[in-house]
This record gives sequence, C-alpha cells and structure tokens, in this order.
Amino acid sequence: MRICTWNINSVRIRLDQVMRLLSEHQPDILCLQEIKVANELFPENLGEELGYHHRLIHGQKAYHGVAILSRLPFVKAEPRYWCGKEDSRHAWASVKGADGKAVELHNFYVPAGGDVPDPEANDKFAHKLQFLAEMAEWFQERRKKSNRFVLMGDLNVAPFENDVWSHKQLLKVVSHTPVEVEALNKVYQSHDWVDAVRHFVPADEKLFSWWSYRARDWQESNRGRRLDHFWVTPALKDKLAGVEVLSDARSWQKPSDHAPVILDLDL
DNA sequence: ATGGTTGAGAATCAA
Repeated sequence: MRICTWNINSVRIRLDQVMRLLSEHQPDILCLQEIKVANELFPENLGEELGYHHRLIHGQKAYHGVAILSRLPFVKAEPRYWCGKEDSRHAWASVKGADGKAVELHNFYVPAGGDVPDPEANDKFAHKLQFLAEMAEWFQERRKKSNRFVLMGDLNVAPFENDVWSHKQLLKVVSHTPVEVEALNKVYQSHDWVDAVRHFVPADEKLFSWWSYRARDWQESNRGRRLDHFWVTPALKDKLAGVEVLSDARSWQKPSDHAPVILDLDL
C-alpha cells in the first residue's frame, strides 16, 4: 500500500501537479492539506481517469481544507472538526489491506500558529497548542477501537534538531519551539506512535519537507523544515517498507511550498 | 531586527 501526504497550498491552481504526482508515483491514497476550496468547488473529476474513484473532501472557502483521494474503497470515512471551530483540518478513512484487515488513515492539517510563540499574546499559537492537546486526548480514546492507524499530514511542528536547518536559530521560531515539541510529543505518546520517516532516515541526518517561498533560491539556501509527517501504530511497524520526500516537486512550475511525502506499507 | 513570496478573493488575512 502506497500512501502520499501533501500540503498542496490550493488544489485548484495545482491540478497539473496533482496529476503528475498521481501518474508518476502511483499512490493508492493521496491525502491533501490546504486545498483552500469549498466542497462544492473542488475539481470534480480530479484523478478519476487515473482510477481515484473514492474521495472524501473536507473543504472550506479560502482557508485550510483537507481531502483524501483513493483507488481503494473506503470501509468508512469521516470529516472532523476540532477545538469547537469550523476549520476543516482533519479527515480520516479506513481501507482494507491485502490481509483483509482495515487500516485507519488520519489526514491532519495542524494550525500553523502565527508568528509569536506565546499563547497569552497570540490566539493562533494558543489554538495550535489546544489543537495538539485535543489530538492527544482523542487518540487516547480512539486507540481502543483499533491498533492499525496511520497519522499523516502537515503537523506544522519540526520536532527534532535535524528537522530544521538550524536548531539554534529556530528555537524561538514557531514550528520548533520547545512548548510545541512538547505538545506534539504528547500526541506521539497517545498511541505509542512510530515516526515512520525517521524509522528510515537517521536522526543525525537533516531532512526537510517544507521550504519558504521567501528564499531567492530554496535549494541553495536550503533553510527547510520537516513539517510533514507519517506516523504509524506499533502493529504496523513491521509493515513499514519505505519512505520518500519528493523534494523535486518543490522545483516544479508554480510549486507548493511543501513537498509530497510517500510511505510504502507491506499491506 | 527585518524583509523576503504565495494564495484566496477582493481588503486584507494567513502562511
């Protein structure tokens, strides 16, 4: 089973990129974040001719929005809201593996959190911390239902030193502050998650999935961060078959600022 | 410390 997560930063202006990704990499399931479109305006036939007949669109006008496109039928699928807001930041679907057992795929777009890393001074940062706290709580309950989960998406936190271009220079920059990393760790502990990407890429190796639009040359400056993640529950750990950050996509025409990430499972 | 760019959708807001 091949799964891909990608913060597309508007699906409508990047239809070609989505098609290119689907045809070149053939994921069974594509989870998108920041589609920035209301459900009724989501491109109707996106991926249909390539076999992606199953979809869950959880859109929103102008902001946020997540979607799941799949070649595999859904056993169940559900959009969810968090923190009492009507932000579309989470959708999940379960699909059957080759072993006939279901896997629950959770697609998240965690709030970015604004510029000031202080929940007292910045409501967006407070919301981010609350969102992560709710995620941890929710998965504590959810784990009672199944032990085969994949959690993926733009979690907007780069937890490890080598998940950012400069640990020292980013300690006070939203996405890499200790308080966010701590909040993310609480989620990580909520279902004994395994970081599927770091399972394959050693902790001392720098790895990024996002590069700002503001650099003159993103590759040359390479001031990236690893904001996009794949986690799996322990029952899937021995099914992990490989990961890849498709950083080439950051150089495509009119790129998203995030690269797609691919996970292969022996399922 | 600052400014740099992109997208939605119509003036900013968010990232």
